[in-house]
Parts: sequence; structure tokens; C-alpha cells
Amino acid sequence: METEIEFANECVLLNSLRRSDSQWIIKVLLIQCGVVKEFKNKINQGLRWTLIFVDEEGTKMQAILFTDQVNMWKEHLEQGSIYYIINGRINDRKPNFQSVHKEFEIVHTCILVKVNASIGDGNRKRREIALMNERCDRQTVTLWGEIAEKDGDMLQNMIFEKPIVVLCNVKGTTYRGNFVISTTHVSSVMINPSFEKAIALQNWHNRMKLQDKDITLMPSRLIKNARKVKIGDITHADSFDNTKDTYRKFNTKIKYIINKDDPWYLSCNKCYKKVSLVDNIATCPRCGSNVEYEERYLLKLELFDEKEHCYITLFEATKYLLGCDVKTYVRSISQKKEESKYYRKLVSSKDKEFTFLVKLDPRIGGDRTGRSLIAEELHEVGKVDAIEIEDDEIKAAKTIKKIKQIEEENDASINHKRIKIEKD
DNA sequence: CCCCCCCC
Repeated sequence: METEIEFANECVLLNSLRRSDSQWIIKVLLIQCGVVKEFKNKINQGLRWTLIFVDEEGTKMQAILFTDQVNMWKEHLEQGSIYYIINGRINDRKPNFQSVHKEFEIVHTCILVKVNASIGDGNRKRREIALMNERCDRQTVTLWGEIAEKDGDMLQNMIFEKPIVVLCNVKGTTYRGNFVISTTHVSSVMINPSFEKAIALQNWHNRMKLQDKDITLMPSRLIKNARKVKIGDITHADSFDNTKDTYRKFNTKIKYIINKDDPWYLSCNKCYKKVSLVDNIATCPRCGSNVEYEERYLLKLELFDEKEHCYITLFEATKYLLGCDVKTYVRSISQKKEESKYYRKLVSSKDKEFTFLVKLDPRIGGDRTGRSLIAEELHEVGKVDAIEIEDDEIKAAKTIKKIKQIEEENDASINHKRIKIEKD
């Protein structure tokens, strides 16, 4: 295969290959296949295919195939397989473009729990997914460009099996106080890979499934660690400190379910605003007509905690109350809603006590009368506290203890060797 | 020989 390889950094060039080498062979794992794209400029036109490989030392490199090579290889190369590349052309790394190899590389191994619809076209195409780890922390990831197109579609088709997803060379950004991970042009996505951490997570997930536990309904570390308050502490607060600690939880009864018959709406995929349907054409008040849309939960509740009452809105969090995703719910009530176990669960939640998690918005202060809160998460009272909290301090202490133990063992073995040598 | 920091 004749191909162009852009190396990540010069070390690789020195260690395993030199640009001047005319004959070489390298063993690589294909970790990311792009989408075959057509290109056209003043001089050339044809097909382009971007691949990302990793060698046995863990160094990543990008390879580009052009028209003839694309046609020759497109049916044969497979993500996750091992190949030998023989005698490719090696280019220097181009400083204006992203390097495949990062000085700091974060690898995320998580369970896929949600895939949103994709938005936009070409390089602007994006698709949000949600991942979860063994501590039930949710993490939103935005897939971009070819990864949104190819891997995103693959993930959407697999969402019901909740595969393990590994992300390499992704970047983190903060938007409105939320940490969001985004893919870049050098990111790679692996689905159900066979390395230790991924298998351990898969085993954990299998154990949960055997206990009939849906991990997407389990209390997250966020709600476990959130500061516990009364409703009045939130509704009567003049303003909120602009700190990182913006989550609060409170226990309260559901006094009234305001829209129990239609706890969802048709939402614009791009901006989440409610679309209106006329002759099957959806119009979004913000994005215009003929937009893509899907059902989205929206449940409004009135709460009462003996002292205060307030209104709260549940979007995605409705799932915690009903136990299923919105599409399953809508399907379940399409015939006789009284026969839907999810509908019955919704109705029976009235007068029950729940722990609600809300996020404080530092921009909103003062008079909040009439303004409803938005729930991030909720569980029946007792379910949150029942689970043992292993906070970071305890974990850190354990790690230190472990390290000391290992050091002592090493010391002992070193001493033992010394003794042995002396005896000899 | 191609192409790059996007969006709510």
C-alpha cells in the first residue's frame, strides 16, 4: 500500500523511521477510519480517505489515501484490525494542522447511554452523545465532522446494547458551567475494545444488568454529593454565589402532576424549542421551517415540602420517574395508556416523596416567584442515601496506603536481596 | 494530491 503518513512528532521519526528510509515496514492497529470524501481544487480532484493508526509503542499517526488507493482498499480495511504498512511516503508534521499525538492525552472509557440526533452538514456536522462510568457520572460528548457522521451513526444503531466507548485525543471545554468533551480532527473512537479497563467496565455493567439495574436510572455521584437544602433556601435566595458548587438537592412530595397525559413535546433537534407541525412539515420558531425534530420529555410538577411549595420542570430527568426513554413511553401509551406500566408509574408518583437535584443558575437571583426550577435528576427518598458514598478523600487515603504498602514490600525485597548477596 | 478548532 503506498500512502502518505504524517507523523506526530520527530521522536517517532528518529526512533522507528527516518524520512530518508526508502524501505520500511511498520506494524499498526487501525483505530480510526474516516469517511471517504471527494475533494476538488485548482490542481487536483479525487477521493480522500483519512486513517489513524497506532503503533506498538502507542504512537499515533495519520495516513491519507488518495483516489486509486481509496478504491483499492476501501472494501478491505477495517477499524480495529492490525496491518503492516510497507514503504509509504512520510511527510513532516505540518504545524498548521493538528498533530495526532498530544502531549497530554486523555483517554475516556465509558458506557454509551444516549445518542442524540445529528445536526448540520459536512465539517459542521455534530452529534451529542452521553456516556456514563461506574460511578454513574454522566458526561456529554460532542462528536464532530466525520466522527459524527460515521461513528455517530454506528453508535446510534448500537444504543440499545449500551456499548463501551473509548475516546482518545479529545478536548474538554466548559460551556455554561458544564464540562463538555469534544472530538477533534485527530480524535479516535473505539467501540467495545478488548483492553483491560474496557472489559472491567463491561463486566461491571453486566453485573448491574444481572441485578436488573438500569445504570441510567441509578443515583449519580452528583446527587450523592450535592448539598442538601430546603425548597425555601432556593426559592427565597437573593442570589447565588458564582462558585463551582452549584448543585443542590432537597426532599419533597409531588403534590400534583400538571401534564400527566402528555409529558413530552416535539422538539427541534437543533435548539430544543417546540416545533409546530402543519402538513407534516415542522416549523421551529427559532430555526425556521422544515427542521428535524423528535420527541423530548417535558414534565411539570407541583411540589410541597410541608412548608413551601414550588413548580419544577423535568426534561431528560423525566426518565428517572417513568423508568424508560421518551420513545418507549410514547409507544407504550399509544393504545390504552392505563395499561402502560410507565404511565401507571407516573400516576402513582403523586403524593410520594422524592429527592430532587437542581442546578442553581448564578445569573438568576432575587424574586423567583413563578419561575420554575429545572430538575437534573430525581429518586425516591432513601434511594440516594442508601448507596455508600466513597468520596475522593477516602479514595485518596486508600491510594496512599496502597502505595506505602507497595513501597514497604519493595524495601523488604531489596533488603532481602542484600542479605542474600552478603551471605553469598 | 487533503485539511482544521466548529454548536448550543
